[in-house]
Amino acid sequence: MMINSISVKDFNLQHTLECGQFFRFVKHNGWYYIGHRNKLFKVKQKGNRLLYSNITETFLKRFFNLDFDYDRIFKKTRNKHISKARNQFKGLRLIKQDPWECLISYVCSANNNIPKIKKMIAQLCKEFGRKVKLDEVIMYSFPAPGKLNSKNKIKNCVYTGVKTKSILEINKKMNSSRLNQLKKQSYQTALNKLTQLYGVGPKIANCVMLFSLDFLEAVPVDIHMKKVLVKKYSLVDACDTRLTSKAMNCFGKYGGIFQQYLFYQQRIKDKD
DNA sequence: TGCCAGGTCAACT
DNA sequence: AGTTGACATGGC
Repeated sequence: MMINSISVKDFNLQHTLECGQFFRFVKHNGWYYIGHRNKLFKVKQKGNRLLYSNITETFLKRFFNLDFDYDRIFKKTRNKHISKARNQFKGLRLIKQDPWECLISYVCSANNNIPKIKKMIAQLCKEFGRKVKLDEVIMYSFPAPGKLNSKNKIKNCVYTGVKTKSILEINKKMNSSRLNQLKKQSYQTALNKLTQLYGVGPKIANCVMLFSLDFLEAVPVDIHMKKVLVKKYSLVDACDTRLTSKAMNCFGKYGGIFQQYLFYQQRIKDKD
């Protein structure tokens, strides 16, 4: 298989993949093998070169958001916590995920840790997707909208009845084109439509909007971000929706990007 | 053993 | 409108 490469700047592959935004990848022989929709490709970073195989350069640039100017965004904020997190994880970029895959993935994320989220998604792909192979690595394509229609099989993958119900309902009511239409709506409209889905609250909706629908102002507030908001910004609220609004007011137009740096920093801190 | 994880919903007051 | 408990599992 042919290996290609491009020059990258302000990009760190490890931070980008391991910061907790994205779940379908494995490390093998120094490469990251990445599954997305029906694709399986591999990438590896050597300094300012990004090596890749089994995808086009166009796809790679779009997926890793490589043409987006992060310096410009971070220059606008004088917040010391954000600047510090940026220095610590320079090169972390938000991945442009497929909206359908992102929505189902984050429904799995509720009240779970990241290794288990990865496992549940991998099980859904194995049960409902098609086998794809690259080198010695075998993965499975992400089940297309409409395919997630067997209650028992879903439950074997995600364990809980609540998540099974949620995935069944989303599979029936939602699809890629409806999700893509939300990109044109206002933040509030898109949020309302997503949170109408069973199992999708403000946190998951903000993840889907930030990671797949281009709402860079969306700030998902989970357990880690709550700690950050209290300790560093003195923001507290018993109501998640109000706390999210406060955080978004505080962080501004690109708040979701800043959030990802702060989230990763806090998550690493909690581990040790 | 007990607590927690990229939360959400239903059932209370 | 605000608060509380259930949810299934694995890792520490």
